[in-house]
Parts: sequence; C-alpha cells; structure tokens
Amino acid sequence: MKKKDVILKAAMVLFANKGFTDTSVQELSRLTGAAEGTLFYHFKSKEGLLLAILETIRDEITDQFGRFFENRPFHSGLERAEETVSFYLYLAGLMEDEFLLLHRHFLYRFSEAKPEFRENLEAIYNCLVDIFEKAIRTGQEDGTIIADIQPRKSALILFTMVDGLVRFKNNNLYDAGALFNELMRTCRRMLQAP
Amino acid sequence: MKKKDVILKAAMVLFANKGFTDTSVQELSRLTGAAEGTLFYHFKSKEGLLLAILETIRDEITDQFGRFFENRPFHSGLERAEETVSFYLYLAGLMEDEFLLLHRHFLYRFSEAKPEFRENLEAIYNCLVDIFEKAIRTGQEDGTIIADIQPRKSALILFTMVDGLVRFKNNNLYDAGALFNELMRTCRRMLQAP
DNA sequence: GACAAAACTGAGTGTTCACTCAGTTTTGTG
DNA sequence: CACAAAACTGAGTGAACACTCAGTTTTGTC
Repeated sequence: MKKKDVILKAAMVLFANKGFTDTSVQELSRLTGAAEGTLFYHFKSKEGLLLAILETIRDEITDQFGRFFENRPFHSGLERAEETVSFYLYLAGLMEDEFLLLHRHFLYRFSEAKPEFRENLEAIYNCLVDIFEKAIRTGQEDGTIIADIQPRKSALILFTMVDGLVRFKNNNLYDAGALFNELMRTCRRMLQAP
Repeated sequence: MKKKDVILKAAMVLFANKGFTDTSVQELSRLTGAAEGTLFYHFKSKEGLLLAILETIRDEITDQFGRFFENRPFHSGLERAEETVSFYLYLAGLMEDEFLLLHRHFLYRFSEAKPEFRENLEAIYNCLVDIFEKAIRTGQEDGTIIADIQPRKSALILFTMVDGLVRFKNNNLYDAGALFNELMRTCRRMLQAP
C-alpha cells in the first residue's frame, strides 16, 4: 500500500474519532511512518486531506449501495424498504469510522463555506435518501406500502430514524444493537398498507 | 449580568457552533470583554468551563420538561406521547445552540474518560427517554397505544427519530421544519392501537 | 471611610501547531 | 546503466495556544 493510502486511511480514523483540529499532522506522521513533508506532498493542506477522505467515502458508500441493489431480486416494495434499512445498518457497522466521520459537525462547518465539501455531503445523503424513496414508491405501486404518505418526506423520516440509531451507537449512549428488531417492526408498522 | 454568566453564555454558543478546540480563550475574552485571566478566575480550565456549561444545560432541560408536564392535563397516553414529541421539537428550536452542543462529538469523547461529563449527559438523555417511556406505558394502560411493543425500546426509537430530525435541522441538510407533520403522523401510526 | 474579600487584569511563558523547502532516495523507462 | 520524474525527508519557522501570576479595581460590611 502506498504511503498516500496509508495516510488517507489513518487520517480517516483519527479525524472520525478525535476530530479534525485535535488530530495533528505530527501525530499522523508518527502513526503512518511518513514524514510530515510527505503529507503535504500528497495533499496541499490538512484540509485538502480531509476533502480527499470525504471523496473516498462518497465513492465507497455509493458503490456499496449500487452493488447491493443492482441485481437483487425483491418481492415487494415493502420488503425492499426493509432491506434498505437493514443494509444501511449493516454498512454502518462495516464502515463504522466512515459513518462516525460523516456525523461530525466540522464537516458541516466546512461545507457552509466550501462548496466542494457540501457537494460531496449532498451526494452521499441524496444517494441514501433516493434509495429509501424509490423503495417507498415501488411499494405504493404494488400496494404493499400505504398510499397516503409522501414518498420523499417519508424517506427522510425513515432515514432520520435509522441514521439517529447509528449516531446513538457511535456515541456509546445506549446499546443500539438491541434496538434492531424493534426498529424493523417500527418501520413495517409505519409503512405497511392495511 | 455578571461576567461569569456572560462568559458561560458566549462559550456555550461558540463551543456549539465552532467546536471546543476551535474556540480559543483569546476569542472568548475578546467577545465577552473579560480578560483572559478572568476566565481562569471563574473556571479552573477551559474544560472546567465546558463542564459548567453542560451542568447549566442539564438544569435548563430537566426544568423545562418538568414544568411542561407537571400540571398538564392529558386525555390519553397517545396524546401525551405526541405532545412529548411536539414539545421536544419546540424546545430544540428554543434552545438551538444548547441542542447543537449536545450533538457535538467532543462531549462524548470527554465522557469516555471523565465521569462528571458522562453523568450529566446520561441525566439529560435519561430524563428525555423516561418521559417518552412514561407516555407509552400510560397509553398501553388506557388502550390508546398498542400493547405488544416494549415501552423502553420504543421510547428509544421514538427519541432516536425526533433527535435525528433535530440533528438534520442543525446541520442545514434538509428543511426539517417541513417534516414536522409527517413526523407526527409517523409517530401516531407507529404507536396507535388498532 | 476603613478594611477585607471578591472580582478582575494582561503581559509573560513554554508548548504545540500547520506548513515550507532544500535536499535525498526510489521508481519507471529507454 | 543512465537519467528524469516522482516520492519522500525532517529540521526550521512564525503564529497561536492554554494557562499563570503579581498586581489592581470593585464590592460589601461595620
């Protein structure tokens, strides 16, 4: 693995767990075995490094969801909605540091002033919410999901709920794993046509 | 207003919006008109200042919820659950900076090593989740909320959902206000007895 | 108005920070 | 092997940081 990739990976973990400002270039240098100068050879600044990480995460998440659903058979829209929730939670476990990073506020601070940050964040969130929305629309067409809800808004509510659970887990406040079954039942009750 | 309170308020806003490390004592001094030394006269360190802020927020939030519900009449458990959701969203609007601060990750980092941080955070979260739980139990007793859900777990799901929406709003990702009605309907569909 | 306690001050201190740059090593290609 | 481009190095730099402390001002009480 090239030093550039080693730095990217280490910085992703540290930025996610310690924060951006609380992670020093010196620390990254020590941890990766690369000199401080190497970091600035590959990335024009510490902020540039963060942007590169965000781009990597965007690619990984959109890829993962793309591959999961592209050739997957499904029996109903409701089932697809449930699978989406389930896969989101699975992915958040698989990519724990990445999701932790996505929940950190400094990203949203940067994105207020720097369009390149906002674009990447919006791409990630839109990808996810779109998938929820598509599942709901499919379910409304095949009659498995109630008709009188608005697909986009309900997709956002669904996403809010699932993402909130992931945030809880990442902050070690409650044992979010124990809530999985309850969450799935809640989603079904929320969406299922009578 | 005493300088101590001015510092507490200004630091709360800055810590919430800029972060803990990214807010310098110098900046607080400039903003409040107090000398840097004054800050360390009232609080033993920058971290001590953060702890004092957290204690203030805990008192404010528990007070607010206590007062809202103590003498309030309610017709059913379901109605009480809906009112709790509604009041939570109202309070999050009223105390925007405080809720933003509560969502910031550095608090949870501190609470891993410092029990005094964890205790305050747990007091806040337990207060909130307890209120949701009580509403659900009441509803199960009077038959307005379905019987076959677990009150504590459902309270956590409910809280996750509402808190996730507040986080969305605070991060300016979506217009969360537009989701209010959809959220209330979702809560009702999730809880209401057939 | 005398006095002590509480509140406040800001220049000074040692440390850490992101970033630079002149130079060295490694890699790929003919 | 020759040679250029790419990768890498780490001591050096000025700025910013949290915190201290010896001293001053304000406040409350008799």
